[in-house]
Amino acid sequence: MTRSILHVDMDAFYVSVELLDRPELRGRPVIVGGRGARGVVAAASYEARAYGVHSAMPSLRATRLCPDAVFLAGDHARYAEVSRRVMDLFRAVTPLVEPISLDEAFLDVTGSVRLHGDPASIGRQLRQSVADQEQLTCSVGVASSKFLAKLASEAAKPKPSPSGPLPGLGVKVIEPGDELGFLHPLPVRALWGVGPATLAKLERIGVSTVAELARLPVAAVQAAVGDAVGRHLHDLAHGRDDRPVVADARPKSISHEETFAHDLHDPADVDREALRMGDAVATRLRNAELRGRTVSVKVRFGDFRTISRSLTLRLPTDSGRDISRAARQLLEPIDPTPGIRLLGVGVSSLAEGGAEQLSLDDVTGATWREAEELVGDIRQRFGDDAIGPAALADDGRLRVKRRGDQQWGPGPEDPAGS
DNA sequence: TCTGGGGTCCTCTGCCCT
DNA sequence: TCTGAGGGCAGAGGACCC
Repeated sequence: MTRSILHVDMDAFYVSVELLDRPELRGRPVIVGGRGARGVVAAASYEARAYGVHSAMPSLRATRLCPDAVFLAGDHARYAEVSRRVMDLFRAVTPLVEPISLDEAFLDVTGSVRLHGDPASIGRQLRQSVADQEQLTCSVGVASSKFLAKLASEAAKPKPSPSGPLPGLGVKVIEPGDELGFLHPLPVRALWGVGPATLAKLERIGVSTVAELARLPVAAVQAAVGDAVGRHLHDLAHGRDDRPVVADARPKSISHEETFAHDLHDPADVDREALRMGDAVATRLRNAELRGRTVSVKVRFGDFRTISRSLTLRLPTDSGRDISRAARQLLEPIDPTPGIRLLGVGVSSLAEGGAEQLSLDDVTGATWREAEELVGDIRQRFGDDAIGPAALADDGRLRVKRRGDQQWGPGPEDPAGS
């Protein structure tokens, strides 16, 4: 049976949310992102895109391309709140909603057609409800698979132009039977999983369009890009993608990383940052009622060389003390004197929180965990900076890391970056 | 041109065990 | 007891996505 998959993608989401509060900026180039020397663009209005600005571009370059752009710092919590409401609108149509970021989701509406009409009209209804409730626009792709629905929504989007954004289709449908006709003329870069490295390998064997890839035997593609990726790309090039829409997917890892405004050279600074990030990761684990066994650290040096180290604990944990201790143990042999630009702490091998499991060295573990839970309660009531490890107090002020604190690079006013 | 943050998945390597 | 093959797992790193 042919599935009906929708991919819904909000148009310039972060910028559009900001414009709700600042209508005077409509029609002007607006960029949400990090302002500092190491910041990047998170989202750009279509007016800014007309200057060549796009997301993930270094902010300095964006400023050079579009000196008149209005830069906004962004508000992750606000976007998350709007996103929750938009996803709820989607769930009114089908329970099979798979959010893939704050501004995108897949919907399987195969079972909703009888109640809500054909997939294209479901797409139009969703656009209307999002516009009515949130005053935001989105683009919808409809196809028989996730991958094609995603390409369709891309084709439905507005396009930037020097005279202002050109409206898109809003809803683009790829009818069953038309898949290959839509797919084959596209550049191979359009396939999900082809980035700069894979593109270079494919170009080496003379492949630049999806049609050229589809004509090759799968073994030739696998020889060029590896077994798993080769098989995956070959399937996509033939329009084969049976991945289901998965509602309520659980995270597989939780991490925090941060690029500093200035490189860290002092082991004591690195140690403090590891403590801060371990504390933040643990808070998020407890909020999600998860525990993890594998603790990883990531270090990027000033020359962009990046290394990672990890270790697996005997028992899963959600304790900031355990995670920070493991992170510091992993960082201890690493010499920071060349300068550390970025530090990250993460936890994987996640499992549901469940009942308390005491480790051998933790006769005090239960009381420590109770203390950390209490800290969580206090932060909920009085704010994240109200309480935390003493080692993080700086001039009597506590600096605690939250999710989205520094989503798009260090701010210009962040002198030490720590 | 000078490269964020938060994720997932894949590959390769080394180690341990059978 | 030694050796090699093979599986499972952990660790490191690369590539990709939004």
